[in-house]
Amino acid sequence: MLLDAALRVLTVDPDAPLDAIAAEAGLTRRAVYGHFTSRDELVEEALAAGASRVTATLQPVDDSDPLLAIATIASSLWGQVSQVRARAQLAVRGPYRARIDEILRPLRDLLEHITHYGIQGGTMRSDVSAATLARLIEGAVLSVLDEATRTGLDAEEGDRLVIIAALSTAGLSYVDAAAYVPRVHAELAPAAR
Amino acid sequence: MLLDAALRVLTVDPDAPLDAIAAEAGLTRRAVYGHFTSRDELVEEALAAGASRVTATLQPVDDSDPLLAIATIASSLWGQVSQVRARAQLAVRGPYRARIDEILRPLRDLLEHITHYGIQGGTMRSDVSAATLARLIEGAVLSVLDEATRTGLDAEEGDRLVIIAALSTAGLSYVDAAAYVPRVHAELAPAAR
DNA sequence: ACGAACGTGCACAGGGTTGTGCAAGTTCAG
DNA sequence: CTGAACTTGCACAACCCTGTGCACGTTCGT
Repeated sequence: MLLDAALRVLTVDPDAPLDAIAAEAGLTRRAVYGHFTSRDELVEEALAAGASRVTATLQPVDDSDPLLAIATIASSLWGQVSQVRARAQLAVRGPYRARIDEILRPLRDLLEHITHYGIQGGTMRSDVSAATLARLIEGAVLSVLDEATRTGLDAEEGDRLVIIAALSTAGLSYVDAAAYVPRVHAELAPAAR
Repeated sequence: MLLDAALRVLTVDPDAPLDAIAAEAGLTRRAVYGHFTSRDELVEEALAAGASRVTATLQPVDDSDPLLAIATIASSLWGQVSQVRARAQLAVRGPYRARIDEILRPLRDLLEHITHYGIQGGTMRSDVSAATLARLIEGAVLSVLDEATRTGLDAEEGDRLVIIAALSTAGLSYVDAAAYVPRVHAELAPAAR
């Protein structure tokens, strides 16, 4: 699909020429204009499509255990590497910054909501505001996704690293963070029953 | 200076037109070609200059305490935000990736060397290789630098967050990581005697 | 077999950027 | 004052990318 191809290419080169995107989709540049009126429109829709896919994955999170919730979100993101990374890449570029921040907002809201509870509960670090912690976790997760895709980790290991990165940033030691890995899987598995 | 102006502008927009860089330096685009034969050359030299400045700062690190060494490096990086971030930004762009990786190598080598000792000593997480841990720490630090410069944190707070991010990624809990903040300052202060 | 939908190939204008040439102005040391 | 170094302003060719037009295939369902 064209939108998928766009995300795939934009992840590597945020402002790849339309030729490259079209080629990735097995089309000609000219053919793309049969579906989208402009390059910008294509990019916007690709981002929007990816975003809704990601947020859909993030819906079923249990707020009662903030740390488990964070770990679950992180794990979910791992399953959406391409979308998330494409977004992060584009966020670097000037023109899209505003648009991207808006797209990432659902994720961030979720994190902020959760960290708010967590900080009050005293389970995680309390030296920064919920908003800041949310951003730090987001950054940590993204950089792990980056590293993972660059070196081609296998799925299980990437998942594990992402979870640990999120919980480490939240203030847990490695040992405590690692303990959440199986718990996340236990949490996610029953969803398929 | 032109090189500084270049880094300053490139941090915001990795492929800003030469006009913008020249203007930042108080010059005309035409005047730049009196000092550099091409835009690429200017960028390369700006990166090289920034890199040597950064690595120079990182020299006096004590290997005996790996965690303290990591914290010290992280703290030093905080003092070089613009150079480091400009490099991270450009790393996203295709053409420069190879060049950038080369420039960041000194930093990474230092981290790998240290993390290698640390992992053997059992003080920090041992679930990943030294090389991977080095990259993870690098990523965590960069994302904090990003967040810090974006929201305009004051120097002290930024320094603190960077140190904690590095040590958290290394496997320490927030409480343990925070304990290193004053130690780093004690380590760096005598250097000015 | 027919038409509609979709894709290709080519050509073209327009905008932005780079690198260069050249004439003229400013600054500053000797 | 004079010359060298540096800068400006303008003009220009070359390049890349976008968006559009048009003629021509190819592949369907009907």
